[in-house]
Amino acid sequence: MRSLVEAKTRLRMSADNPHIQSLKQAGYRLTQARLTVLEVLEAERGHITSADVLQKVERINPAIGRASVFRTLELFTQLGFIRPTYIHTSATPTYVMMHGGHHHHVICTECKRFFEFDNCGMEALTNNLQRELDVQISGHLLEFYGVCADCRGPDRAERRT
Amino acid sequence: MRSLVEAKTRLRMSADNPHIQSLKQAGYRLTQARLTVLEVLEAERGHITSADVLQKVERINPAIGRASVFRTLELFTQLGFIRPTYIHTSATPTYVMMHGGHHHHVICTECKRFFEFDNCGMEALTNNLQRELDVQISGHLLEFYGVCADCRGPDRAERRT
DNA sequence: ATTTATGCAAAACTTTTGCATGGGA
DNA sequence: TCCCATGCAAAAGTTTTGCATAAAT
Repeated sequence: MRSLVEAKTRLRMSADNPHIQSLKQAGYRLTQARLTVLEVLEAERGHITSADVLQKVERINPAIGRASVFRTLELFTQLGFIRPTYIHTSATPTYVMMHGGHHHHVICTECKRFFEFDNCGMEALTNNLQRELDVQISGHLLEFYGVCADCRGPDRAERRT
Repeated sequence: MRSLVEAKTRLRMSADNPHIQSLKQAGYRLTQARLTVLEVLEAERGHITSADVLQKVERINPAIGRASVFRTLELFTQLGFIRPTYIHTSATPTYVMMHGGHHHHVICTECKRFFEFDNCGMEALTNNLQRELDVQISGHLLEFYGVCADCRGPDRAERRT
C-alpha cells in the first residue's frame, strides 16, 4: 500500500504520466511491478536490457519477482511503450522507449554506441503505407547502422579492422 | 568436398551470389555451415527465427552443428547480411535479410503478419546523419507497427480487442 | 468482495564456450 | 601444408509456467 504510493510519487504523480494513463485506460491495474519497471525504463531513457531492468528493479524493490518483470516488459511491448531491439547480443534484446510511438537511432556496429535523433520525416511514408496496405499505423522504429568517427580512427583513415 | 560443391550449386554458383562474394572478400572461408545457412536464409526470403534456421539446416545436412549455425548467424549479422529483430517472442529473434543494406516492413501487432515495402526514401536522411553525426552509414532497418485490415475486422469497424 | 496480478521456484529453452579435429585455401 | 572453422557436449544464461496467495479496484 504505502510502497505503491511511493512508486507513484517517484513517477511524478500518475496523472501526469501518459504511460500510466494508458495502462489505466486499457484496463490494467497499477501494480508495484508495473510502476517500478516503468520507473526504471524512464530513468534509463529507455535503452536497457532485460537483465538490467531485472537488476535495477530488484534494487528498488527486492520483493518484485523476475517473472513479473518479464510479464511487464511483454505487456509494455504490446501496449507500444517500448520496443525490443537487438544491439549487443542476440541472446537478449535491448528495450527502447517509443516516445510518441516512434524511435530513431544510429548504432555504431563496432562499439555499439548509439546516437538518437528526431526529425525522421516519416509522416508522408506513414500516410502512404496506411493507404496502400490498409494498416492502421501506430508507430515505428528506425535504426541506422554504421561506424562512428572514433571507431574509424582519429585520422579519419578508412582502415579495416 | 562433394557436398561443398553441391551447396555452392544450390546457391546458383558462388560467382553470382553477392553474399558469397562478400564473405570471400572479407577473408572468410566458404564452409558448408556458412553456405547452408545462407541457402536457408535466401530460401526463406530472410524472415526466419534461429530455431527455424537450426531445423532447416539440420534437414539439409545433419552433420552441421548447432554452434556453427549460431556462429554463422552472428557473422552474417556483423557483415550486415541479416539483422535480428523481435517479432514473435523475446526468447528468440527473427532474422531479416538486409538486401542492399536495408530492410523495411510493417508488422501487424495483432497477428504478427508483416508486409515488406521498398522506396523508404531514406537517402536524404542518411546523408544528413552521416554529415551531422560523422558516422559512416552502411544500412538501416525501418519497421512500422499497426493493425492490419483483417485484424480490424471485416467491416472496418475500429473495435477494440 | 472480486479478480487480476503476483512471487516463487522449477522447468524449458536458447545461446555460448572450450577443445580436439577436420576441411578449405 | 597451414590454420581457420567446425562438431560435440556441457555450461551458462534467459524466459516461461503453474499455482497458491496477495493486493488493486
